[in-house]
Order: sequence, then structure tokens, then C-alpha cells
Amino acid sequence: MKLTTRGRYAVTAMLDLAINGGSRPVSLADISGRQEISLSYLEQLFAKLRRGQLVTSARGPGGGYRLARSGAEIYVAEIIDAVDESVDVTNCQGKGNCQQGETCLTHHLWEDLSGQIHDFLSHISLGDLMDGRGRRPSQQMTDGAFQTLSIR
Amino acid sequence: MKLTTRGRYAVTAMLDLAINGGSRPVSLADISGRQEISLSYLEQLFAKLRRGQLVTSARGPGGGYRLARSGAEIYVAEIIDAVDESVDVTNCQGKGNCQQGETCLTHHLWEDLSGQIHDFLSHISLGDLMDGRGRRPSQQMTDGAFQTLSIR
DNA sequence: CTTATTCTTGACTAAAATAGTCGGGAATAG
DNA sequence: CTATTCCCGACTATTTTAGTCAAGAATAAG
Repeated sequence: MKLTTRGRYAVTAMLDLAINGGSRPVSLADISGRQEISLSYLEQLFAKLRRGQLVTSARGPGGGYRLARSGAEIYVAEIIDAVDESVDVTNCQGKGNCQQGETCLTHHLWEDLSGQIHDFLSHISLGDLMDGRGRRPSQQMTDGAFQTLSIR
Repeated sequence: MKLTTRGRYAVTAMLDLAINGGSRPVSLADISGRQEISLSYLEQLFAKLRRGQLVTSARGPGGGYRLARSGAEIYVAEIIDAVDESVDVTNCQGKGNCQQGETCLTHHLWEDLSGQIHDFLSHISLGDLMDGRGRRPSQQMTDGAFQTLSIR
């Protein structure tokens, strides 16, 4: 998982959609105007969001995008995953050159770490953000979640 | 806060230092060999880590770098901050064009969100990683930490 | 003192990712 | 029909990341 400005753009746009989208779809031109993101760039992002089943689209006048589910059921992690896709798994894959198992060691470590952050963001929904809380109390990060975060 | 491969490089290198550095300093050439990171690139990273007071250096034969503190007192967030520095605060700063307070709204939202992740990584030390646990049980993320995560 | 080692610094380059542009389409409401 | 809006691919510019290179300063060891 990466945390970059693109993910921020996507979360921003989706939140705009959650706030401004009632029964009617919201056009990208509207989001572009409100959030000051280039229209063409939004088109690229929403192509990915649609592929990721996070939004549905309607063409023609009065058309635009809607959330595919309620905001309470769309999590920040999903949005970021949809637009940031591939976490590159650079080093020491097929190559057997991991001396003392160390190159792979730190690689796994980092994967676990980013997995924890992913879990964390998986508990924050658009609805939570609109309601003014980061996360539902019922979905709490437990110490158990950290068992896997270790050197292998 | 950004989470990129550069941060991963830095955490990897620091963990290598924590593991392989006893009483003697560890040379960048050694880390470069073990972790397969270009020496010159490591030099750039360690210049930042040194400015960030995370390592100390010793020149000459037998020289190298040491952790500035014990691994138990160096946190992942510090390492990433030291090498990834500036979080760009792009939109709607001095410009008063935040319609309905919304552009700033999502901006703050994202800042808060990355703040939470920062806090999270502030509780994981190199020592914790070496011991095979992500975080000390005593330093637990509480629900209270999420009070600030809201739309403003 | 000399030498090899290692950090220190700055400028430069290459490659990749990010952000944005452009032009042509296809669907559809009015 | 026509204007609106999504859709799609190719293209470009900018920034970031990763890596290179060269010169220099400190210092341990012979």
C-alpha cells in the first residue's frame, strides 16, 4: 500500500460524491469545479474506481457517478487500493541471493507493516468521515492484529 | 506523511544497522552489500538520517554509522519523516476559493488521516521489530486518538 | 607520514511515477 | 437532433525517485 497524493485525490473525490450525491448522479465537471482537480485526471481516476466497483455511472445529460454502495460501506482502504493498485515487490523474489535470509526479512517486514496500515484504513468508511469520526468504535484495532508483524 | 519505497529503504537500512551494529560502527558498503541498495543512494539517505539525529557517524577505516539511540528508542515514524520530509500542502492555502469550506474540508481530513498513521508508526520501534512484535502492548492506539479525525 | 578506508558534499543523469492534455468516440435525456 | 456526459487511448510535461560521478575531509593503522 502506498499513500500518495493520488490516493488523496481519490478519497477527496469520493467524499465529495458522498456529500453531494443524493438521488441524482454527480458529474465529474462538478467535482472538478469544487475540488479543483483536472477533469481529465478525474476521468482516469473514476475509470479505476468504476473497475473497482466503488461507483456506478450514468451517461447523458444529468448523468454522472453515484456511490455503488452506501458511504457507510465504502472504506478508505478500498478507494486507495483502487487507484494506487500495484504494490511493487521489488527485491529478492526469484533470486536466491538473500544472504542469511535478511533481504527477504526486511521485505516481509515492510509488507506486514503496510498490511497493518491497510487494516487500519479498512475500518474507516466514507460515512465515518462524514459523521466526524475516523472509525466506528465497534471496529477496533486489537493487539492481536499485530501478531503477524514480525521478522521472518 | 508519505509511504513510499524510499521510506522502506530507510527502515530496511536502519534495521540492518540495529541488527548488525554491536559496539562497532557499520559501514554503508556493508549495508549496501547485504540489502542490495546502491551505495551512493545510501549515502544520500544517511545524510538525512544523520541530520535527523537518528545515527552518528565515524570516519576512517573501521568507521561507519551507529544508531544514535538504542533501537528501542527509535521509531519507524521518525525514520520515514527523516527521509521523506515535506508533506506537500497543495490546495487552497492562501487562496480564499474554498467554496462552502469544502476544499479545505477534505484537505484537513487527509491531514488528520495521515496524522493517525503517523501516530501509529510512532509506536513501533526498531527494537519492537527485532523482537518480533509490531508494537509494545503498553503503547496502544486508543479511540481517543480518533477524536480529531473529522470534517472541519 | 603515508595510505587505505570511510564518511561528506554537490552536481549531474536516468528512469519511473504523477499529473495533466487532447481528440475522438458512444450513450442518452430532452 | 443536439447538448451533455461518460468512455477510452494516446500523448506530453512535470516531479520524484533512484542512481552515478567526482572531489574532498577525517582518521585508523602500518
